[in-house]
Amino acid sequence: MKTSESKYCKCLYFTTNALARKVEKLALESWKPVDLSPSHAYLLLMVLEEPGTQPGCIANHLQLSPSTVTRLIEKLEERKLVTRTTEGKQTNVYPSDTAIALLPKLKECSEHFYNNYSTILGGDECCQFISNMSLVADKIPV
Amino acid sequence: MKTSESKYCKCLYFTTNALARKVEKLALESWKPVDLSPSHAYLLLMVLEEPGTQPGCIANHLQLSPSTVTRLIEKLEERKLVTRTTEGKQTNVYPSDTAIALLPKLKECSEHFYNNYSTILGGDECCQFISNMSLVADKIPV
DNA sequence: CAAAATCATTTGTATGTACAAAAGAAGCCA
DNA sequence: TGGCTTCTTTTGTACATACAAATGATTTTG
Repeated sequence: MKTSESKYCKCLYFTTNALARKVEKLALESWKPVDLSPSHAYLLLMVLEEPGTQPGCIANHLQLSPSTVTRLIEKLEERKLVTRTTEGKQTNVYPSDTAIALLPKLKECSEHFYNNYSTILGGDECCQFISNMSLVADKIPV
Repeated sequence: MKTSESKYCKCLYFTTNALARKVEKLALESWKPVDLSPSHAYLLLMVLEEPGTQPGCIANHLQLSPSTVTRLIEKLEERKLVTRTTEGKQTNVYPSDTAIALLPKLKECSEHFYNNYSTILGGDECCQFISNMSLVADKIPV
């Protein structure tokens, strides 16, 4: 059934979630080549761009709760893609050499995802739609 | 941090998820008076509107996987809000008397949610936005 | 300076969700 | 009619996420 045909297609809750699940699947597909979930992949990309970033900063940018970020990092650590060093209050997350070597592939996946949804949804329209979503998200109080 | 200020605010994956999480919280708040998560609440509403609906039909309308629907129903059954009867291949889900008595409260919550986000996001604009999301969701292949 | 407040991170635990496989049941067809 | 396919639902299992509480470290303050 199409989203627009559901009994609940006019409800914000239902529609945002339905969309998010579909986008999740699309993203999952794109990141399969590196065997990472989209969240893990974005986190890793962030660490690669800013080696030494702190979990708190990651949580802010990814808009995930700190505990979720810890869990994501744990998994990346298990897979030897990042390392953590704790000094006093602060923790720094660094990419491993394996991760650095993986960077080109990661970027490929990221581009594949971008191209994929741009094709499906239409490039310009899609940009507009995304920034619209950001604005809506910002209006909702924490 | 605002969604529109994040490093990833231009990414479809990130933005839809960030929005979905915020909407989830908003909805959670609205459904607290009946102590149900939004998913459970919508499922229950659907069963109340169409007593005897089948899990498959619910999954279609809520756009959730059949297994998720089973799990949601299980929980509602534990709380004595629905009953299941299986005959041959098909299962029917019925609301309990408790659930029927709860209907007015459920509708109140639903309206509270609707009014809440309409106020926050602006009524007309919001409708437009939601139907836009439905259309985008429909473009993404299953 | 010691006690209290604050801050960053991690753990314990719970929840919603999905996939893949299993389990039943009905229908088809050779 | 007996096996094969198909359909609906449920289980087993796994994952991403969050909240609340715990931990550990720094800063403030009386």
